[in-house]
Amino acid sequence: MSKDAALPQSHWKAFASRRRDPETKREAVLQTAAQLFLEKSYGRTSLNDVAERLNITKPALYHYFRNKEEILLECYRLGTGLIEEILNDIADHCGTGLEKVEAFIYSYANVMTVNFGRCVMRLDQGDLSEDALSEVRSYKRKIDRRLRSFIQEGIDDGSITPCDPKIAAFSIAGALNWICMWYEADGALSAEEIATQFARTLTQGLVNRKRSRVNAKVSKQETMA
Amino acid sequence: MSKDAALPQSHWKAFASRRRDPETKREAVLQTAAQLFLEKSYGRTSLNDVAERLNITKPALYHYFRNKEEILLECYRLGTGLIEEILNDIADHCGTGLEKVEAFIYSYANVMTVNFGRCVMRLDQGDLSEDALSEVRSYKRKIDRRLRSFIQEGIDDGSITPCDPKIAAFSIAGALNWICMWYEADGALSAEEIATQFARTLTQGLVNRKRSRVNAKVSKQETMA
DNA sequence: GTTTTTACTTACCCGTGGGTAAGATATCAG
DNA sequence: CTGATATCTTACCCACGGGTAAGTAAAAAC
Repeated sequence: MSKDAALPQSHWKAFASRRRDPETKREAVLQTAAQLFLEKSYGRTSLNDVAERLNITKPALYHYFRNKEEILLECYRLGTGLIEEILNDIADHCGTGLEKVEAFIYSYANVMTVNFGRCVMRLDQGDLSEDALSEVRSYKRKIDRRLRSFIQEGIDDGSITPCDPKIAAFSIAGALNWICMWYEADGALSAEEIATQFARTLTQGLVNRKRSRVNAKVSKQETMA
Repeated sequence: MSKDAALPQSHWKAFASRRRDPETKREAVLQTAAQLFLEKSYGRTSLNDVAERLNITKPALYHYFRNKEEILLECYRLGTGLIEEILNDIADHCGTGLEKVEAFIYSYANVMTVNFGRCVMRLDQGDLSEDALSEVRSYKRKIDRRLRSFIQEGIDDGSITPCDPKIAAFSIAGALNWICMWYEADGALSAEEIATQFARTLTQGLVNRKRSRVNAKVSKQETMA
């Protein structure tokens, strides 16, 4: 009850009354659908499942969505909307390329702990129709381009070590996108912890600089094979 | 024809003759199934699809597998087998923790460009039965434990900067696992390139150390917000 | 050649789930 | 209070796909 906003829960109340309030009911459908898609995947979630959790019947859903795919697409849209927001915020607050990348990692990690955000990267694009797919693809392309441009900026301004921005972006995006595969709201790691630690690990790397000379000696002679 | 071994292709020849050769035919089924699972996902791949690509009919598949899930599980087994091999290789060749992690990244990235390897991380575990799921989970747990232990070793021997091995492992594993989502055999990036660059990026980070002092000044005062 | 065994096909069953038709009931405007 | 409209239900259709039954034909054994 107290953490109602944070926990995935109980949107069936929206349908308790038959009062006319399409917006909140539509939202309730999306929330529970997103939840179920993340729990069981889109393919294994039937519209009956969604309806059941809302205490209504399947055909009622068709008052708010044309078909199952529209529900899915809407989840993608809401999720990509969240990401777009953070991208714009970061582009505004100017700083070095490295700082932008760091800010990106932090914010994006947080989005990957929100249902709609998780949907974007966790659900299977292959379930979308051709048109919807190209729409989603364009959103994702935009994200990728932005991240690469931040990295390129960093290389140009000297804050980031010279490297292939494409591969660096794949590496960072991969680490971040994978969060939506293992994160659980009631798990040991909070969204905050994940975000800060990822920002640190991905930018700084693993190498211990303080003892780098000492280890250099040892490591050279024992490199495997 | 020349790159036949590397390209995903044409296992229907195994069924061209009715000669009795169960092993190679079974293998052919698995290869084409894995291919289709990666192209269309397990759920959207029907046994008819698999059979069609092999120029046989659906019931013929039941001579080699009890049901659809057994095909899926076998893909997982072959994939995890590949990973297990590299883990053992690395544990043998002793070196610093950092070197082991680096070797892990390199080898694991390569596995993520092989069909069976990709299946392990790309396919949806939710399609597995309870028993199969727990089997696959135990494989994955083992991989995760090994990676964390390599990181811990590195922290202990001073080659890796002190950090939470759990988060560092999530970060590295995420970047690597995500490869199987975007890699394509005929793409611009070769498996070799990906593996070497990832090993570098993930261990060294993005920060440009050579100019770190200069940038430190600039960055402090311009950090966003 | 004859028999036995394996490999495969055609024809079918049936559960599941997306989607629709048509009707019932509550809400709201006047 | 009454009609109009939005909301939701019961009952249904049908395509798809996993899985099976039963029979045919090729290959191996002797």
